[in-house]
Amino acid sequence: MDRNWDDWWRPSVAVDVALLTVAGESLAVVVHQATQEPAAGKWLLPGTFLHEGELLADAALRALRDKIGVSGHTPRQLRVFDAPDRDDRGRVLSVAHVDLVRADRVEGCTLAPLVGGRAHVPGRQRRMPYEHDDIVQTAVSWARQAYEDAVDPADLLDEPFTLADLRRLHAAVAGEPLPKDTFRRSVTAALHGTGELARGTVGRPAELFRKTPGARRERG
Amino acid sequence: MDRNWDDWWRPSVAVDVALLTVAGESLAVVVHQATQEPAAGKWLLPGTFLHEGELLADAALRALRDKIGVSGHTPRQLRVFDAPDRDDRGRVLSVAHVDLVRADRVEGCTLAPLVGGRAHVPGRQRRMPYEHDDIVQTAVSWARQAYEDAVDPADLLDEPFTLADLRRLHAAVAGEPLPKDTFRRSVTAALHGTGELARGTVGRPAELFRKTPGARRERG
DNA sequence: GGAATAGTGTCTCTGAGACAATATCTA
DNA sequence: TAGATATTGTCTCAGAGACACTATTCC
Repeated sequence: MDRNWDDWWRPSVAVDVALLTVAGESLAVVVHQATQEPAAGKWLLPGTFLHEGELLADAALRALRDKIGVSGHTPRQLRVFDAPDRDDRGRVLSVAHVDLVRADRVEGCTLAPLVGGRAHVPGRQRRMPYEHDDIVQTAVSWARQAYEDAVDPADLLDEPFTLADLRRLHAAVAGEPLPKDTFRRSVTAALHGTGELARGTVGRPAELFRKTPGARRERG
Repeated sequence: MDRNWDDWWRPSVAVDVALLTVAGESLAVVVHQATQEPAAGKWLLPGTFLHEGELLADAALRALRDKIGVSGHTPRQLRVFDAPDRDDRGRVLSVAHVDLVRADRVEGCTLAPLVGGRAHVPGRQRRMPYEHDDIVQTAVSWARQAYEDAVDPADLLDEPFTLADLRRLHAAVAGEPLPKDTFRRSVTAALHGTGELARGTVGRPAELFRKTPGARRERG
């Protein structure tokens, strides 16, 4: 080493989390209002600085806990945003993360519904600072890909469930209606039916299914 | 701000680059021997610490220039490796990058051919330190996906080229032979033939093609 | 002509999507 | 019974892959 280790310049490293959930018939992302400059009062994604000895994923969980009071599930890294002028306070790299949790775990949070790929925050604010709109877009793409590849990778459904339940979930994630028959055929290989039927519903009762452990969907 | 900005702990941030090229009939990755502890003498990927005011992509280009004397092309971010014990010198986050360049730009470099998804470095060394084997694997996946989605995203071929040239390239990236007829049909939509023919070859001369600007392949 | 490579026609198989028929429940 | 929803059969279409045939050059 030609210099003392401590002499080297180091950037600040933050994590920002797009916490997605299924609200009604579409995806939504949890936002909160910034308390600190330079974005005080603006709606944005929860985030925090990485602490000493902490994993990025753990920092993401801490951000969710401290900023919006939610216990996350399994945050996944998306990518690093490193524009030099992202933050007026100095050079801050942000490692963007996604997480996808059930709606009942974000009760009381402010949800920004996704309208045409952009998060629709309260009030007149159009865009979120710190490239957070880009993070949301990447997060949604990740969620859509995950639900094309697997039946319920985020465990959003309670077992057992009907195919109608599963289809509603997938349609919400995909952001578009899914054909009933094609959808059924695309997922049945990764499910196994319990003999039981749903009760208390109108019309012919649906069979209840469980996920086959380790099975994936073959195609989207 | 409840504390002085400079009081906050910051990690060191490095970039490591998997510089891929097509060597003969398969992919290879450029490696070099570490000069510094704790990995001195071991083969690994070129990397460096992020400097003040520098973009991650620029740090990746600088690593290639300084460590292996190569001008990179367009490094892309893969993901951050953040295991706390990655580096004995302290907490170092590494932002892994990929780049894919023509073989004539890495002449004189040590190439580690890819055998079964792992880089085969010289000597008896089996694994690379700092999770660099994982980076290579992610880099190869990226390259394969890129060449499934587009005709020649890294501009590895000189125009005009024959379909045989293009197929050799794709087979090398994919790591498996590709059927002649199916391959042709999968790429012709994104190409346009010049009327000209290749000259000085054995057998029926092949038509020369150019990429249609902005066109992608529809499927892999 | 013979070897070698380029380019194309065609058959099969598989999966997506559309449509509609049948099945089984509640009110 | 009517209404609602679940489940399945079947048709069509498109693309991947396999195979083989035709085309055009050099020797």
